[in-house]
Amino acid sequence: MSYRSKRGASGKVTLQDVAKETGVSAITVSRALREPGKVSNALRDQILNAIENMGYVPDLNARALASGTSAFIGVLLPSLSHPALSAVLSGIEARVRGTDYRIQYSNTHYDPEEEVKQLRAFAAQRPAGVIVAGTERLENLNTIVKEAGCPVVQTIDSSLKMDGIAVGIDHKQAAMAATRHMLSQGYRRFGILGCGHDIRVRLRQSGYCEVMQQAGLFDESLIIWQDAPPSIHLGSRMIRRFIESRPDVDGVLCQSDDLALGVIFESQRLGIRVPEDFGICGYNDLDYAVSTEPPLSTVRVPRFDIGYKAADIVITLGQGGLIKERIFNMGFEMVDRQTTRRLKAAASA
Amino acid sequence: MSYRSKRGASGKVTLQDVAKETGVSAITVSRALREPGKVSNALRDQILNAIENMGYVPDLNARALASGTSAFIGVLLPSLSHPALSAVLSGIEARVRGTDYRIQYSNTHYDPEEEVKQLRAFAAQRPAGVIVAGTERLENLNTIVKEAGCPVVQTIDSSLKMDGIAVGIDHKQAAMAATRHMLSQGYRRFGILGCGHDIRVRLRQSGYCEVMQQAGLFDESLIIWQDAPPSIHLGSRMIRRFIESRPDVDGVLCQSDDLALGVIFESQRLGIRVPEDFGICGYNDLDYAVSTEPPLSTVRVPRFDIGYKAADIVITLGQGGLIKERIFNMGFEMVDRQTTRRLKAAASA
DNA sequence: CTGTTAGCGCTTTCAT
DNA sequence: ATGAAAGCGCTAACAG
Repeated sequence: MSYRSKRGASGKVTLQDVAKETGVSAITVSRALREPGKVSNALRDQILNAIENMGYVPDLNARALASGTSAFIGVLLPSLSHPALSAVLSGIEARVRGTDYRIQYSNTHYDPEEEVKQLRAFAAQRPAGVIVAGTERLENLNTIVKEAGCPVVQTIDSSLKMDGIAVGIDHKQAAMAATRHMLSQGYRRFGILGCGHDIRVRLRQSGYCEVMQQAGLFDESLIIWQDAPPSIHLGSRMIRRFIESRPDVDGVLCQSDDLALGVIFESQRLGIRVPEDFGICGYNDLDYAVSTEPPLSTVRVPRFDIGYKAADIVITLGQGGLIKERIFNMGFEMVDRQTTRRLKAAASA
Repeated sequence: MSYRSKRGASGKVTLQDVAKETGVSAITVSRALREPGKVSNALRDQILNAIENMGYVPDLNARALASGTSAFIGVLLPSLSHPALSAVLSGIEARVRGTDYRIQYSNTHYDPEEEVKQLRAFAAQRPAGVIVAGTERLENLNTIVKEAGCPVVQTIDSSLKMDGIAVGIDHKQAAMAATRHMLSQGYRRFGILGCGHDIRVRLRQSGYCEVMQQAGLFDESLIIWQDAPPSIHLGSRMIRRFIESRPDVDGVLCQSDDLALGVIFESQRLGIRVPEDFGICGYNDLDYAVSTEPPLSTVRVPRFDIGYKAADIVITLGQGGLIKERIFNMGFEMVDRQTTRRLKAAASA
């Protein structure tokens, strides 16, 4: 037996079709699906059965139009290739899986105008919520956030760039911890490598500066920044020029593991001994940090947890729950591996 | 002057509101937006102006419901962290940018059941098209594809696993080229490293086997495979065990650059000279392949172009265009860098 | 070029 | 526990 709707082509089965087949009204079928408790057991089984047989799939557009809300969470990303982001997304997805929510990603390409456009596009679809994952100049987005009529959560950074809720870590503190770590290992003339316009690179820089100043070791020429997306190759290029201009440096704090990996390769090429003569610290603790040669010391950012929490907030709010705080600080951890182990390396030498 | 709709909260401005404000009918506003040519200049300017002032944003759900199609392209991904995929996505986005289409990503986590569920979820939204980016066991998806009522394009692999259109490369041929390359450089007992259930790993394996057999060098114990997602760390682990069990191997063909990078690190750790004593070939030509030490020989896959083409097909079809072929083979290129340069390394030594 | 009439498929509200 | 009526915001089809 084959079911076909009258309107050929797509063979779309509607709620009506199921209703007729089951001998009930459309609304009952609708309820059987969304509020099973409100339909008698017998009827519900019968309906669910028919739905299965006929291959009925709810039209989400119609549902959204009628109910005034779509059960999806919009996720605004600055890039799809940013390796640090994928764990955040895994966290978001982990929280969403098993619920009726869906996720819709959107890529802003580090472009502030795109951010506005896409946040607006999301808002137009009345999503359950929007998660802004590590984007930048969001200053003028406040009005959109207000109009969005849904929760807006920004992540990776625990500082609030606009109205809404933030979940992330304190990047300045993290950079300070990393800087102190290198100092504790005996490095004295190490620089900080960064790139991109992300607000967080400035935060980390300021953390580094503050600690170096306190230690009386601050030197402006140790701050290296370039306007480019982070990449392994960029790390190689930046460190090469840095060392050429400042042959006396004894290490570098990288604002991302990618940069650090490039530095590792370049130091191999240059024949520089790590960690004895040169210390390298990364940022993020990506999967590969444990496999590099030597293994990379870095700052672990709880990226999965951040994503999970962000999604959790949206879902909680969507279900009528309450969120008391507006800022969630998820903490970080300095992971001491080999690239900064000058003391032990020296001791064992 | 401030415009507010009657229905407070979200402050939603509708087509009707704009129509009233401008003194025209709703449909005219609708046309001014979608088919500007069909509205007189004077009126159009006036309407567009009002739209701007009132902050009107079309309700995409209503639009989709009324028109029977959403201007979005669904993209099914097996993972969000797969580095080889991000270039494909860039290609898709590049083609889509500037058009009225939007992209919706969905992550299947290498789970065949998720593939079915999500493809179905997409179909329910009547998208302009679906791009399946490098997924796996799609055999039983044919019915869904048929019901989808929209173009379904599968990528990265030019072999057709189901009805629809495919754009990608011939992975078997690519692996054969890589194998021949290593042979030409004098490597004789090199293995092939792979992981995951993707159909393509089997294709590449078979390409490797074929060439090795022809050369009379085939040895089953040189085929290494593991059921795990690709990662740098995995490459390290796999090669370590491989070399332990077969100390005589003189190289390895990796089914991904990540694996190859892990192999590079491990050979550094083991003190193995690359490329003199051990050749390494990657697959994909990711950004970092040029920066490793030594730089990685690999097979370049035109990932950006593949994504671009896939999106182009969907859009062309969506606009009533015609696509004659069902398979688009985008070609590959063996990129000879340092990790397989045994001949020149030997010559210059 | 502009407007009128319907209706997309579903959910809301209010009855029963 | 079930149903009838109304309408979400927009566009297709047909008029004029």
